[in-house]
Order: sequence, then structure tokens, then C-alpha cells
Amino acid sequence: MQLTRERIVCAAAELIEREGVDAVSMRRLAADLGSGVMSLYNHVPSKAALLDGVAEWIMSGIDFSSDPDASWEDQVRAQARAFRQIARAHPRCTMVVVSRPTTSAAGLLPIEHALATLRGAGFGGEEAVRAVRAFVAYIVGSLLREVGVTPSLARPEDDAPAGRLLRLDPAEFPQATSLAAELMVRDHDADFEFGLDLLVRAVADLRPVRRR
Amino acid sequence: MQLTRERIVCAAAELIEREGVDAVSMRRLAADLGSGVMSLYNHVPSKAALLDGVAEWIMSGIDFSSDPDASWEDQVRAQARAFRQIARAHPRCTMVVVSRPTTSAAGLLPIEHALATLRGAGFGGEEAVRAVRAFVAYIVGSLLREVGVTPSLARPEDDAPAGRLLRLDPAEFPQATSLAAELMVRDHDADFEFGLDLLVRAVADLRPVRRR
DNA sequence: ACCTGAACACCGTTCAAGT
DNA sequence: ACCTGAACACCGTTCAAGT
Repeated sequence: MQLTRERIVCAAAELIEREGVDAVSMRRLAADLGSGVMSLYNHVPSKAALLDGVAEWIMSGIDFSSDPDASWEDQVRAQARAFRQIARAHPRCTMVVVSRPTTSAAGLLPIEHALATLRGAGFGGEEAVRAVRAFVAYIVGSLLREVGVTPSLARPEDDAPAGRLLRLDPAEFPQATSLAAELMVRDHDADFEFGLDLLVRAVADLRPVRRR
Repeated sequence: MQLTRERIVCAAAELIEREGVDAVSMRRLAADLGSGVMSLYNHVPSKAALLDGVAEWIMSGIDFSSDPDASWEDQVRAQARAFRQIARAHPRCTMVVVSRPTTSAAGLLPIEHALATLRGAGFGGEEAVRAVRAFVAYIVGSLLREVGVTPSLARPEDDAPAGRLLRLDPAEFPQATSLAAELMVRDHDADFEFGLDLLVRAVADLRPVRRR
């Protein structure tokens, strides 16, 4: 089968999803694709560029469009949820997406949509830009949490009964100890919606705007 | 000089800051420390564990305490800013801190402090946990943006005049095009404070609480 | 307990050679 | 234009040997 940039990028994304980023090597990828290692370099200039390609490919698979008849609050919410889809659809690729600077247009698309929504709701340019940045920061941070790299109490242990506790010194961590039950609950949907709601309402409070 | 876990971790952090994560190898580190490669393994079980150590070391260098006489809003702000200090003090290590699950107590300390502040302000346990998670998500996302991995318009190019524009198709990106000026401004302080303020005010609105 | 060199099984990428 | 193998300069880590 023909070797293609797209085929290579796609194979890389699948390999990451299957075995993690550390499993990705040009040699391994070539073997998976049934070609010589150096053949890859006819379509991709370097491994770094390949990973950029994976990030872009995943971003471009998200649909950021939203119902233009909905309230701007609901549109922003829909866009945020679309973004978060990345963590659900490509959990192990999320870190790749989020850890490399987006050089492509695909990375700017969610921002374009969000800006359009906010401007359409009557927000000024600077305000819209600032609000979008706050949303993006929150969403990106949420992705990282969901993917499991943000400080948490529940330690993933293969052998231990699900949701075992990190050993905590109650003297040093009185709050974490007394709130252990709440901290162990990991409902990413609810967590995400909670924070998203905070931001949406705070942005709505910035100024009295009427539906356009 | 004696080889020590702390000395190794510290050297790794400095090397990351100087030349980036990709420059870190056990061999390079050993050379920097004037020892044989394998000597490192007497103090650190693996490279991955070493990077965990770097993350922990950086987290433990942040002072999350806040003036207990200040309003809870100001305390939360102070804690958030302390967290953000990481991006200023160790920009190139930030990704390391933020990309690996915190297994140590040092990673839980900021959460402990934030929980104490919110509970002291009268928030319920579950509410406090949710709010803290929203804050952490926002802060972590902000760190990533500040360190330069979040979609942005300003493309860092060594040769181009500072702040050159990504080539944008005005038809596809009307908002980004018309807001190019605003999007190019990169005032991380202002951006961070703007979003932090949104969250603080939204959390304050969750329920009428009086100072404790 | 700590250090070490040799060795193993890998890397990404350059280059020169092929079609 | 695309493919390729050999070669180069690296990796992390195991192991057996030293002190």
C-alpha cells in the first residue's frame, strides 16, 4: 500500500492510543506500515514534525460549530465540550495535542468560533479575546486532569482495590484527609460542567448583553 | 563531590532550564556531574523517576501559604499566583511538572491550602473540592499558555520581526483576522488575572458567604 | 553501600545508492 | 519522485565486577 503523509500520521496516532507516546519510534512505525524506516522521511521531515501532524490531525477532527440560534452561553458550552471530546476520543494523544505549539490553522479554529460567538453576543474585541483565553486555559487544564496528570488523591494502582488512597499525614493534610471521600470521586463530566458554568456565568456578568 | 539524589535532580532541572527536556539524558547528566552513567542509578531508579523528582522538587519550592487575615478571595488569588510562579521561575520545566502525575505530597499541598481557604470561608466540602478543581484546571492551562504551547496567533520566529502573523485566510478566519491586533498582545499577567477574577467572582456568587 | 565499564537492544537522522 | 540499507552518533538499562 502506498506510503502517504496521512497514512503515517494516522498510524502514529493509533500507535500512541494503543501503546502510548513512548512506544512511537520511526522504526516501529515503519515496521507497522511495512516499509523501510527511511521511507517515512519522504513524507515527514522529522519525528517532531510527525507528532505535530498528529496533534493537527486530532484537532482537525473536532467539530467546533454550534447552533447559531442557541444563546451564546449554550454555544460557548457546546464549543468547550467539543474541545473536551479530544480527551474522550483520544486520551493518550491528548498530551501530544496539548504539549506542542499549534502552528496550523486547525489549532486556531476553536478560537475563531469562540470569538465569533462572543462578538455576536455583543462583547468587545479585547473582552472577547480575554474571555476566550480564559476558556481555553480552563479547557486545556481540564483535559490534562481528565487524562490523569493533575494532582489528585486517587492513585491509579493496578493491583490495589480501585480508588486506593495515597498515604496522607493527617497533620500535614487535614483538609485532604477529611475530604478524602469527595476528593476520590472522579466525575469528569460533572467537574468540567461545574467549572465551565462558573466561567460562563462570570463572563455573562461582565456586562449586561441582550441576545443578538 | 558526593553524588546525591538531590544533586542529580537539581542538575536535571538546571539542564532542562538551560537546554530543554530533550537535552536530558542519563549520560549527559552523568558527564555534567563528573561521574559514570551508572552511578546515577544508585540514587535514582530510572530516568522517568528522575523527571518525577524534578517535578516534585519544583513543586516543593513554591510557597502556597497565604495571609490568613486576608479575604478568602485574596487568599485564593495569592495561591493561584504562587502556582503560576512556576512558569516564571522554571519556564522550561513547567511542561515536566504539568505533564506527569504527581505522586508526591508536594503536589497535593496547593490543593490542601486552597481547600483550607475555601472551607474557612464557609464553603461545603463538595463545593470546595469542585471549586479547587476548577481553579487548578484554569491555572494549569494558563501555565501551558504562558509557556507557549496553547494555540496563539503570534508565531515565535527567530528571524522574523517580533510578533509576525501566522498567514491567515480572512475568509476562513474573519474574527481572528479582524482581531489580529488584540490576539497578538501577549500580556500573561493581565490574561491570568482576568480569568482568575472571573473564577473568583463566580465562586463567590455560588452562595452568600460572610467573612469567617 | 556506592561506584563503574562493557555490553545489549534500542534510538533519529545523514548519506549514497537505487528505481 | 519515491524507496532503501548501511552507517553514525546517540539512547536507557542490565549485569558482573570492583571498592
